[in-house]
Amino acid sequence: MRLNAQAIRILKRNAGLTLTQWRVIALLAGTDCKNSSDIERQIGMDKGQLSRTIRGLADAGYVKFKTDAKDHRKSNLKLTAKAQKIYDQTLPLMRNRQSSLLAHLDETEIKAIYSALEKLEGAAQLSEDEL
Amino acid sequence: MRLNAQAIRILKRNAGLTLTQWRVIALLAGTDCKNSSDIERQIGMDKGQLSRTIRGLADAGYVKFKTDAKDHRKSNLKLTAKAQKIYDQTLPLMRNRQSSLLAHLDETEIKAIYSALEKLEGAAQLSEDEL
DNA sequence: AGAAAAAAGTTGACGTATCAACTAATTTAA
DNA sequence: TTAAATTAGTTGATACGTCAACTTTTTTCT
Repeated sequence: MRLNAQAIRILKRNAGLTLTQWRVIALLAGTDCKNSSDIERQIGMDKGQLSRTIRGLADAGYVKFKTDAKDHRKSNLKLTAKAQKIYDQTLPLMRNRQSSLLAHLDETEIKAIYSALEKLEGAAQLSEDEL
Repeated sequence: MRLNAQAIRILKRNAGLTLTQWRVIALLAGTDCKNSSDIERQIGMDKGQLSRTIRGLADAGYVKFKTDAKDHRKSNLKLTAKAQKIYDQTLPLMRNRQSSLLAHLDETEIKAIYSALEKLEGAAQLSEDEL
C-alpha cells in the first residue's frame, strides 16, 4: 500500500500513531462505536488485530476500557483526554491529505472505482463459496 | 487484501506456494527476468522481501542461483525442473481465476480503474516529494 | 431449565509490505 | 587512476492482514 505512505508518515511524526491506531481512535472519536465489535463491523478489520491494537492503545494511555455492565463479554472503550487532543490536532492534517489526493480524480472515476471494487469483492465472494 | 484469498488458497493447496513465491516463479518462468533486480523492476517489490522470498525458494528447491560471471554482485536465478512443473500445472488455474474475476467488469470500468490508480500513485508521489 | 449455538475477545502463527542500515562489487567522474 | 556515487543483495525491525483455536458470556431453541 504505497498510497498510505504519507498518511503513515504524518501520523508517526505528528501524533506518534500507527495507521491502525489512528483508525481506531478516529472511530471512537467520530462515530458511536463503543467496543471492539462495533469497530470490527464498521471497518471490517480482523478482530484479532483489533484486539492487539486496542491493547496497544491502552498501554500507551489512549483508551481505557471497562467491562460492560449488562454484557460481560463486551468492554466499552473510551478515549482519554490525551487521545482526544491528538485526534483534534491530527484530523485536519489527515483530511487535507485525503482531499488533495482525491482532487486528482473526477466524479466519474471515483464512482467507477467504487463500483468496480464492489463488483470485484462480490465476485471474489462468489468464487470463494464454490471452494 | 481479501481479493487475494482464493489465489492464496489455490496456490497453497495445489502448489504449496505462497503468493509471493508464485509471483517470483511466474516471472522467472514467463519473462526474461534473471535476477533479483530484474524482478524488483518488473513488479516493484521490495528488494528485502524479495531477497528472503528467493532464499525461501532456494531452500525449498525451486530455484538455484549462481553468481554472474561478469558482475559479481548479481546472482542469476534459474528455476529447477520441479518448479517448472509446478508452474505449468498451476498457471491455468491462476489464469482461470483472474479471467473469471475480470469478467465481472466491463471495458470502461477496467480502464477507469487503471487510469485512476495511476493518477493516485502520481499524486501520492508528488505530495511525497513535498515532505 | 438445559443443551447447543452464537457472539466478544484473546492469543498464536504465518505471510506480506515498507523502511533503514549495511556489505560488497561496479560505474562515474574529477 | 583514485575517490565518490551507484547498484545488487542481505539483514533487522516494525506494521499490517488473515486464519484458526480457544475462553467466557449470552442467546436461542426445544
